Amino acid sequence: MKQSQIFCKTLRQAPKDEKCVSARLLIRAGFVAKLSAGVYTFLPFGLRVLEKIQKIISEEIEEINGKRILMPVLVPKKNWQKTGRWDSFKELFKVKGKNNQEYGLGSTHEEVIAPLVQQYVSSYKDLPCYVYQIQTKFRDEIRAKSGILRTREFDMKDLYSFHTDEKDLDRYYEKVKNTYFKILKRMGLRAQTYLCLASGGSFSKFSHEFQTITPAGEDIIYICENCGLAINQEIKAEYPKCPECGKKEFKKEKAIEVGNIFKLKTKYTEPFNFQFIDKDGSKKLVIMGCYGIGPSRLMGTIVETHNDEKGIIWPKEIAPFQVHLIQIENTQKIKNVAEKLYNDLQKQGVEVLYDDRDKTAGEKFADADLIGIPLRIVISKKTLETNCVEIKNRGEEKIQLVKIKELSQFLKSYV
RNA sequence: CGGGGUAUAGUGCAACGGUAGCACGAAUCCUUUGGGAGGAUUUAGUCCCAGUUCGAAUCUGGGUACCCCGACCA
Repeated sequence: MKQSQIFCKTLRQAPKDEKCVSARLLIRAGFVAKLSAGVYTFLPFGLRVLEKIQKIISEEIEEINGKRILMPVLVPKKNWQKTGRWDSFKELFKVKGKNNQEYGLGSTHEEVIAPLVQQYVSSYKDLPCYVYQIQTKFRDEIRAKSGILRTREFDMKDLYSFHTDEKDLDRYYEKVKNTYFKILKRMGLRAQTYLCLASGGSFSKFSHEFQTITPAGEDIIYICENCGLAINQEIKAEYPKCPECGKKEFKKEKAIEVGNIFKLKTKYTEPFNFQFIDKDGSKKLVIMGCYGIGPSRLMGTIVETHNDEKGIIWPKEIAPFQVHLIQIENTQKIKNVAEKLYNDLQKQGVEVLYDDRDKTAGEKFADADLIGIPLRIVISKKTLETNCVEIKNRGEEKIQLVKIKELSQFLKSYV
């Protein structure tokens, strides 16, 4: 992508009403734009990152046999009434159609998935079954905050599993737990993310959250200094000792919930009377689990944990581009070489952002640091004297010169 | 929903009740180009509605939006 052709621009200063580090950087660098509190547009860079996050999640969920679908946003009132959430779910956005038909905007999709899967599952032979979607969710948050970390409209991957018995649910639950950590690892968040015990709401004793440590977090968690299991403050009173290893030493941290997993059991299959016929011919309620992870919130969390005073430092796998190619001293000769290199790299399948703008070097470097692409390649009069380009990793000071001829080989070992 | 704060040009900041100004951005031209360049010319604004006043960005009342803290968060 040529930088001169992108319609959005970087800002030298962040809007003064954004206090949150990730929001300030994402807005300044042109990844997102605010429409209103808790409602954001994803700009070209931001969308690329979001799609990379979605892709990683999709790949890993497909690995554990999830099948992707797309459910509607408009969910009829009667579905919510069946589970009691039309009245009890305070964040539900309610809308009314022309024929006075009422809907809740999808904020979570148990009310859609349970009756949907019910249509196709009738026997133990149809189970287990794993279905997921990546969809925009709507929640009428009392208070949206912290840029894209807590919004009224956000991106969410929700996976639902259906089982004949709790043992099978437990088995899959553990699998998803591991998969979530794989996903977080690929996004550069594994080291600062803890599995955290949290309340399970009304349907099970507890659930697990995936909590990433950051000062921007809204939750307080207590991390066992011995085994690393975390406990959410909301239930800490119940656990003077670590339920995993029995030790009593905890450290208190602020964290943000990037994912969670629930054993729903029959909470949502019962209202729909979603039963299956077991081997012995008896009818039983289907056992259900649900597993959420939020791509847009992950994006904010990654920025929150990967930045310096100059800007964002994207982890490789989710950076909007792999390479930021910058030409400085905009002579025709340099432009020609840079343009050719840009085309060659793209032919090799390298994702390149090419700064072909007529700007001074300082401004281009400042923008590159702000945008945070992992690898910066500079072409200038100086580097061309030895037929080289200059290579630098974002977040490191070290600079090295590589012959243009050898660049593609160099990148193979890098990208 | 309770508490606090803010609202002036695209962004960041000024302006005693008396001609709304500065920097960055954007536009044109020239000179520049290795860490946010220089000159010349231009562009664009007082959140909304009332009130007080000869006169309101400024004072008063109401509204709205945004930010922060708390409560809330399947």
